[in-house]
Order: sequence, then structure tokens, then C-alpha cells
Amino acid sequence: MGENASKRVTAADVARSLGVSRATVGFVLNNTPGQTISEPTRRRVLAEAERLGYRPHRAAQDLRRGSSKIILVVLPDLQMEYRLRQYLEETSLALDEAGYSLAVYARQPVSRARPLWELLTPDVVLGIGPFSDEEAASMRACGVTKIIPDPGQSETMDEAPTIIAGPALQVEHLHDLGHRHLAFAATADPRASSLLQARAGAAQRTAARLGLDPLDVRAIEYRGDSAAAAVRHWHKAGVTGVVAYNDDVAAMMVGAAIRAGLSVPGDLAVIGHDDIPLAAVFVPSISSVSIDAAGLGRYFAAVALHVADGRPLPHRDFDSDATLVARESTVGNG
Amino acid sequence: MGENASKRVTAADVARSLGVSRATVGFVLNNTPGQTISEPTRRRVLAEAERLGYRPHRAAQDLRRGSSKIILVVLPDLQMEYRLRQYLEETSLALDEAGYSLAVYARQPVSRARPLWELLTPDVVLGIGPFSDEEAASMRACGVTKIIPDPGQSETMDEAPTIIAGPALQVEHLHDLGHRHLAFAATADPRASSLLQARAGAAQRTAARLGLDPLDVRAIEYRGDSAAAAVRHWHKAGVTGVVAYNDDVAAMMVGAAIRAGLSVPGDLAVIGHDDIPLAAVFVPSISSVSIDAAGLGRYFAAVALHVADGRPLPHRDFDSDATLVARESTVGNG
DNA sequence: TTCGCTTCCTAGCACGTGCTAGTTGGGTAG
DNA sequence: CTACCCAACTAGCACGTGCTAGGAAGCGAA
Repeated sequence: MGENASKRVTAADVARSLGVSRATVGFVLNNTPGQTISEPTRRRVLAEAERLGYRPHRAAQDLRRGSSKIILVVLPDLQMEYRLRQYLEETSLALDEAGYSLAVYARQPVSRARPLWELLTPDVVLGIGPFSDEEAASMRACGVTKIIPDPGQSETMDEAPTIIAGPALQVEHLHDLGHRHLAFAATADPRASSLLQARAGAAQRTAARLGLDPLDVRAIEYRGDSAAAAVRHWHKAGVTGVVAYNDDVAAMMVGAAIRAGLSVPGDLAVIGHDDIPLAAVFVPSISSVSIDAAGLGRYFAAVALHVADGRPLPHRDFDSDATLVARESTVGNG
Repeated sequence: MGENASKRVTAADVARSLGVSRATVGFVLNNTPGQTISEPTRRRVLAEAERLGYRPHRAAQDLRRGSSKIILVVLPDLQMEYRLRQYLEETSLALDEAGYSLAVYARQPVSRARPLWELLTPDVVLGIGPFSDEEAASMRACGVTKIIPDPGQSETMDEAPTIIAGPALQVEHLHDLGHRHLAFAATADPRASSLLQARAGAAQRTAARLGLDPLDVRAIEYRGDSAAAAVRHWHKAGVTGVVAYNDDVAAMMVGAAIRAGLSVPGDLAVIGHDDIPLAAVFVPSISSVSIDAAGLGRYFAAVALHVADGRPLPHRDFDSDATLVARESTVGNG
């Protein structure tokens, strides 16, 4: 056919091919309110746009609009997996229905590469966990004004009900089982530090509420013998229950305990967080906390839209977000 | 100060504030070749741009340039973790040095949300694993012409040397240990299917080369008793070594074997792939294959740039990509 | 002086879009 | 017949950038 030549199809192409003006094409394609377009013309434009395979040029739209309609989610790390996937899936869907697109960015702590917000110029940047001042400054310099959580007005995320629920369940579970000397197994991964702070803080507050001593906190590393050292130390100190930052850390604790000749949960009970699939597979299987990722994802999207558009924030009952999953690492088998 | 007002700083602002033309500012900031700018002016421009906090408007640049300078990596799933993170980190860095930015997108199989390539209009889309025809069509409709791997010219990725190396090591390792009846534990996750095909195929070819029978392949699911069923079936059939698609699947096999009362590796040896941290933590620890993620990441970036720019493809020695890590699940303890 | 050449700078186009301000022509009320 | 209105369109601006074409000034050579 005539039109071809490796070139992008623009609205002007559609207009030219039809013998109408570019404005008419724009009005039809955008359903511009306050414009009257005759039905035959409207149909011809739509048909021709379809036929030529017209797609609006994103950069031109962004330039004209002055906004990218992109919402960026920044993760501390791709590692915090599985549940997060459902969570983001749901968020993405909700935003899509509102005409926004969601991009996910896993921050790399040592990267010299340009951060994603710099190349997307998103309308909103949503963090799972707080941003450093440099990061916030970098965003603002790139024209991002809407940042959640905003380092300027620091409402501590320690208080976020979505985060409190899980650690509270962990501590309560061990308490219910009769454990009175608990410890908290943290991760040494700096990427998780903010979420770690929040979870550890929530666990401490729950312990205090139940009249328990403050939890001794130790960082566990993937490599090396820090898990074994923690097990020895805690066991000697009379600790019988370990609250782990997540299931990975819980697995390390369980593994180290068994290798040290302890019985789990007899000598040491361990509970994780997130309910990743491997928690059920491990020997012994690992108790955990399951998160209502889909529900939280929708709420997350609502927060983003609230900030982006000003649309109202729906009510959410946070109590149903987390569910305890009891397995062998706390209640034994049988 | 004077300049403020919630507005973005443009090159025109810098020019106006300095009393020079916009073009001059552009020449300085872009180091435009063939333009001579006096040193004092150059310095003044740079200083003023810095002072005002000027950042080029991404959409305007893209519009002008006709290209987004974005390279999108599409993952089958965020799940295939850890090594991949290093890999992407290295890729991102190499691209950054070449003036490109890398965005990562985890495809969601059931998502109705708009795919990321539609909103970024990247120059290149790189897949880890092949694309479906619909996906490729969707990309092309959005103006993406450079797609790797391109479904049009299907060079089977089964042959990719980066993928062959790992499974070959797995099979050879079990063979070296005297195992003659092997099986392949696949994943039931459809997201991994292409990578799964490649790894399973490579394992089969290695087995054939060593004169072994074809490996029985079974899909293992995270939930349910498929792992236990596979263990029973294979043990009864005389299989003594299991090659697993990845460490997660390996962990499920090891867990199921132990729960079935078998000894690992006495009755059943299991080897995983990727060397995730949990492989070392599991009881027994899980043998695996470690990947030179950083090196592969750089090579990946080179391929992307080759397609984007036409710059030459460096040579790579693929033999050093994969390393065997022998642990208790194949060689026992001690 | 006049021409050419170099240095240093400016005017303004093009990119594709969304949309405001305006034009045309037919119908209808006065 | 004039005045006015309204449906149905078009002309063209603005967004911020990269860059080409061109202009002004200085300076050496003929």
C-alpha cells in the first residue's frame, strides 16, 4: 500500500489520509468534551486510525500534558518476593483502570546507574519503606513532587497498620504457646533496613504490651556463621522463641538450630513472615504470617491515586491483612 | 530568591537568567560537536544550570530525538531471584555508561494491566525467554522494532550457550558420582516454561552424550503433594539422582524425600541450579550451579547495545559462566 | 578597501500532541 | 432581508528540546 516507510503513524497521517484536519482527529480520538463532531466523521476517523495502526506518541503526550501518568513503585529489593508479586499485580491493575501505569523499580544500593525515576519522570513515586534525603532530592530535581512516604513530613512508617499486624501476630503466637523469652532475628541486608526497623519495632511493642522483656535483636547473614552464633547465644541465654524478620531468616535460624543439635520447636521455636512457598517445604516446615497481598495492593493503588489526583481515600480494615500460619517450626508435627 | 514558583527549570530559564540564547545553552550542555563556545561562556552556563537545578525534560528529549533511550528487560517472573539481581545490576550499569537506561518489567501472565513497553516506548525490548506472538505484535504496534529474541526469526534459545552450561554441569556432576538413573524435576509454574524447556533440553542432551537414558521429567508444584509423588515414583523406578530446574524445586525434592523417610543423598541425590542463599542453609544443604551473573549481565548489555546502536558484539567465553557448587544433597556431609 | 576565514553566538524549525480561538455555512427567528 | 445561532469543522499555539542555517564581529591577506 501507499503509507509505509518504517515511519511512525501520527495523528496527522490519519488526518491527511482522510482529508480532515488534525484537530478533528484529535477531538475524535480524545472524545474532547464540548466539541461536536458528526457521527459519520467520527466513525471514519476511528476506522482510519485503526486501519493505519495509529498509536499516540507517548513522549509527545507527556510533553503536552506536562505529566507522564506514570506511577513508580520503588522496592528496597526484588528479594522480598512472592507475596509482593500479587501485591504489585493488584496495584498495577487498579491504577490501570484509573488511567495510570505502574512501573516497578528495585533500588540497587551500590548502583551508579541512573535511578528509574530520572528516566520516567513519574507523577508519583511510591516507596515500600522510606527514602533517604538524597533520593528525595534527586526525585525533586527531576520534577517529581509527589513522594510517598515523604521524608519532609516524617510520619513514621513504624506506625503503618499494614506493617504492624504481621509482627504482632508472630509475637502473640509464640506467647500463646507459652514462650516467655523471645528474640528477634533481623536481616543483615541493608536494603531491608527500613522495613526491618518497622517490623522489629512492632514486635517490640507487642512484646511490651504482653509484659515480655524486650527482644534481643541480632542480624543474620546469608553467608558465614552468624546464624549459628545467634542460635548458640540465644539458647544459652534461655531464649525459647525466635521471631524472624522474614521466612528466609527463619529458615536460616531453623537450619542453624538443627545443625547445632537443637530440636525445633522443642528447644527453639521459630516463626517467619510472608509465608513464602519454601516455608511449607522446609524440614521442619516453618510457621509464618500470610499477608492479604491483593487487598493491600488495591489499597496501595488508592493511596497513589489519592496523591496523584486528589480522589478520596477509601476506608480499609487493616485487621484482616495478616493471618497466622502455624507449622512445625512452632507447634511441632502432629 | 526570584526564580521559583513550582515550575520546572528549562534550558530557556538558564538562557534568560544569563542573557544568552537558548541555543548556546544547548550547545554547552550537550557538548555539541562542531560548535565553538568560549570558555567563560561555557563555564557561566554550566554554573547557572547547576545553580538553578536544571534537568532536561525527558519527554521533550524523547520527542525531539525520536527515541526514548530506554531498554526494557522483560522477566518471566520476579521469582527467579538473587543471581538475576546481580545480573540486571551489571546490565544496567553497562547500559548506563552507554547512555541508555534500563527498566525491568516482570510480566504478569494474567494481568489486564498495560504492559510496560506500551508506556515506555523503549528502543529495545530484551526478553529472558521468548515472547509470544501477541506480545511481539503489541510491541510492534507501540513502535518497538527491536525485540530480542525476535519471534519472527526463531533461533531457538535452547542453544544459547549461557543456558546450556548449567544443566550440563548438573548432569555431569551426578554422573561423576556414579549415578546412572537420573530424572529431571521441572517447575509447574507456566512463567518459567521457556527457560524450563531450555534447561531440560540441555540436560537431556548431556545425558545422551554421556550414554545415559533419557531423563524422566515431572513438574513439581509448590502446594500439594506432587513432590512427594515424584519422590515415590522415581525411587521405586530406581532413580538415584535428580536434576532440578532450580534451587527452589531442588529444595522441594529434598524436603519430600526426607519426609518420605529416604536419605539424601544416600537414597536420592539432588542438585539445584542458581545457587540461591537458601541452598546453603537447607538441611541438608543443596548442591547447585553458580552463575557468573555479572559477566553475563555485561554481555547481555552488549547484545542490547549491538541491536540498539549497531556497535560491535564483544567476544565472550561462555565456558566460565557456570560453576558447580557441591553440597550435602549430592556428596553427603564430611 | 575587499574578500575570505574563523570564532562566537542567535533565530527559529521540527518533533506529535491537546486544545483554544476562530471560520464557515446553513437554518431560523425577528 | 438582516441578525443571530449553532453544528461542524480548521488554523495554529504551546510544551522543551536538539540542532541547522545564518549573522556579526574580528583579523589577516590581497
